[in-house]
Order: sequence, then C-alpha cells, then structure tokens
Amino acid sequence: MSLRYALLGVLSLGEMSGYDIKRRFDKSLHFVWNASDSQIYRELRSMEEIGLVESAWIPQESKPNKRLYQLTKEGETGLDSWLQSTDGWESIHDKDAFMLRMFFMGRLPRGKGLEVLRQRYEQLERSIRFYETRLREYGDTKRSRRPRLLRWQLRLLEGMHEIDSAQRAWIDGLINDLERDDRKSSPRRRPTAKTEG
Amino acid sequence: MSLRYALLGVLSLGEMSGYDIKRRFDKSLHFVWNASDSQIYRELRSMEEIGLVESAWIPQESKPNKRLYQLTKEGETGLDSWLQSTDGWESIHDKDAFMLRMFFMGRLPRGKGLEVLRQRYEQLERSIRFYETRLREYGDTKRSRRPRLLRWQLRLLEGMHEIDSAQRAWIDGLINDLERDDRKSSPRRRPTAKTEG
DNA sequence: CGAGACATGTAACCTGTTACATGATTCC
DNA sequence: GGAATCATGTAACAGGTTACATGTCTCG
Repeated sequence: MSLRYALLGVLSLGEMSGYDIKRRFDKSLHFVWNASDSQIYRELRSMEEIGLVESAWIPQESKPNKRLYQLTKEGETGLDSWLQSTDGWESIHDKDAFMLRMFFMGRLPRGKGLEVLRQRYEQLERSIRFYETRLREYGDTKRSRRPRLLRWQLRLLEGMHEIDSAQRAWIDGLINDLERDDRKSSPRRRPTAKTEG
Repeated sequence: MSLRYALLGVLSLGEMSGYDIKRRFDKSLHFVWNASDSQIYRELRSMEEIGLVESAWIPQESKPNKRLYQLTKEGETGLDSWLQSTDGWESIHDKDAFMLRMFFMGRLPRGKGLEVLRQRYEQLERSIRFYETRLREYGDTKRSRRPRLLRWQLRLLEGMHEIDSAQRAWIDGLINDLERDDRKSSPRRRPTAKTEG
C-alpha cells in the first residue's frame, strides 16, 4: 500500500507523468522506496479510478504523447493523514537478506564468512559515500521553494548516514575479530613476518 | 526467493514440521525474516517437488498428524552456496515506510511531525530492549552443540542493537531540535517558568 | 547506423497476506 | 465452557517483477 503514498508524495511536488515519477524515484527516492515503471503506471490508473488523482492526456509532437497526473483534494488529504499514521511500520526490521545470512553464517568456515563480510563492508561504503555527496549537494542549495521539505530531507540523509555508519562499524569489528582468530589458529603460516611479493 | 533459504536454514538445525518452522520463525528469526504459516506450507511443498527437502508423514494419536521435513543433499549445498552469494542484497535500503514518510514530512506542521517521531522513538526503544534481553539470554548459555552458529547469532544481535541505537540517537536529536524550535517560535506560552498542575 | 531519451502499456509470473475449514486435547 | 496448542491446508486477493511491444527524435 505504501507505493500509493509514495506516488501521492511525489505528485504533491507538482503534476507529472508516470515517466517523470519513475525518474524522480530513481533519482531522489530510491533509498527509501522504489518501483518498476509498469507498477507505477498500473497504480496511477487505479488511483485515478478511486479519485486520488486526475489525469490529462497531452498530445505532443516529436515526442510520444503523455498523461499528466495531479493530486485531487482527496489525494492531498489522504497523503497528509498517511503521514501521521503508522501504517506499514509495525515491525522495524523484517526481511533483510543480509542479516538472514548472518543468522546461519556459522555453517561456513571462517574464511568464507569473512569474504561475505568484506562484500557487505564495500556495499556500506558505497552507500555512505552516496549519502555524503547528497548531503554536500543539499548544503550547496542556497534557497528553495519548499524549505521545510528540504530540511526534513536533509535530516533524513543524515539519519541514513548515521545508520549505515553504525552498521559499517559493527561489520568492521567483526572482520577484525575474525582476522585475529585466523592468525591465532594458524600461526605457522604468517609467524610475524610481513614481506610479500 | 529468500524465504526458501530461510527454510533451508531452519531445517539445517534438524528435521521439523511446517508448524515447528513457523514457531522457530516467530521465536528466533522474526527480526530478520518472517512468513505466514500458509506461505511456509506452500513453499515447503514446492521445495520438495524440486528436491531440496524430503518429507515423511507421521501419524499421531491425540494430536493431528504431521509432516516432518528434512534437507536433502541438494538442499544443504544450495543453502551453503546461497550463504556465500549476495543474492537479494544488491541495494541495502529500499522500501522503508518510516523513512518514506520522513521524505515528505515537511508538509505537516512541526507538531505533527514531532508526534510521528516520538512514536518511532518508542518503537526503537522496544526493539532495543528486545535485543538486550536476547543478548542476556545468549550470555547465559553456557555451552551449545553448535557454538559457531551461536557466536554468529550473538554478533548479529549486537549489530542489530548498534543499528537501532544509532537510529534512536538520530531521532532523539531531531526531536530535541524540533522542540527547541517550538520554544523559539512561541515563547509567550512557556516564558521560563516550569510549574505545572 | 545504433544507442538512448521519451512515453505508455499488457501479460505472465512470483511472492506474500488474509480469511476460512477442520478437529482433538489440554488447561483454566 | 472457552481459549490455547497442535497441525495442515485451500482460495482469493494484493503487491511486485520481468519480459515484451510500440514508435519517434536526437546525438554521436
């Protein structure tokens, strides 16, 4: 059901086509929600049927025609009451394919587990770097037509940054401990030397 | 597809009925994965068809009969190669109903946003307390038949604890800033006094 | 001449939720 | 007498993904 509200949210920024919305998702929202284009088109249709949005068919030359959507009054009030509700976040965590792996990772030999952790680490690094460049971009924005919205989005980015940094720190600790164990259990191989190649 | 591997993982701990698996999910796995009973029964059937698990029908007295599942060799190797793969975690964050709200929360007046944040805070508190009691339980476990598995699960709980704590700290900062803004923008109401009731 | 942006959609499929059906035993 | 536990399943629906179809314009 949240896709519906993600669409209402995006349309609250101005009227748009399904295609525009998809681009907006990919550009600014992908870290909190995403959807395939076919799902977006389908959902917009059904939202129009129940009166949350209205559309106008715009013929265009030298480009495909398009359908511009905008919020109705019901759409706006629906969005605002959803914002204040707790629908869809009864449980904070469920379905995390990485954490699920951790639960059973003890099956594998240490080295294999280490490899998986290193991949997660890199992934977190990329994610953190993404938030940092986005925060810089926001910092450069001198003024906006929607300063309140902007401030919340800035804070959101900061939060995501903190959360991923916490996870990275945890993974880092795990990796270090496993590497230490490795050295303890097979000390013959790399006694204290450090040359290589 | 991850439900499949969650089921393989649970069955790697010993043969079980669908009902047992459901209990195990609710008890120990719910913070990384969950599933409804009907989905579990359905998936087990289809896993049996493709040879990942085998089942035996156990007639019982004074209780309903049951079907006990166990891993096949293919199931075990499938589980282990999934553990080393990165299937299903290409993107770290997508679909977070709370964070999606944050993105558009600037639409609401400050007070409304504060309310939502306070609810999130409470939710995080509950979650953190849950991890803490679980960590204490693990700490009490003197020895186990699967010490390696246990160690990873302990670390997983620590990680979840860290991650939620980071999020709580972020929310806490947000709440404080909003409350400060509130006092600034309407200072007549609570000048410097502090009595009440 | 091919790739990519623009633009909307259908069909098939997979995943997940909810409601319903059945029925004995045990515990309060 | 009623609720919880044990135990498996079907049916209908909702939500989400992937593949495919169509067609123009622009840029390199």
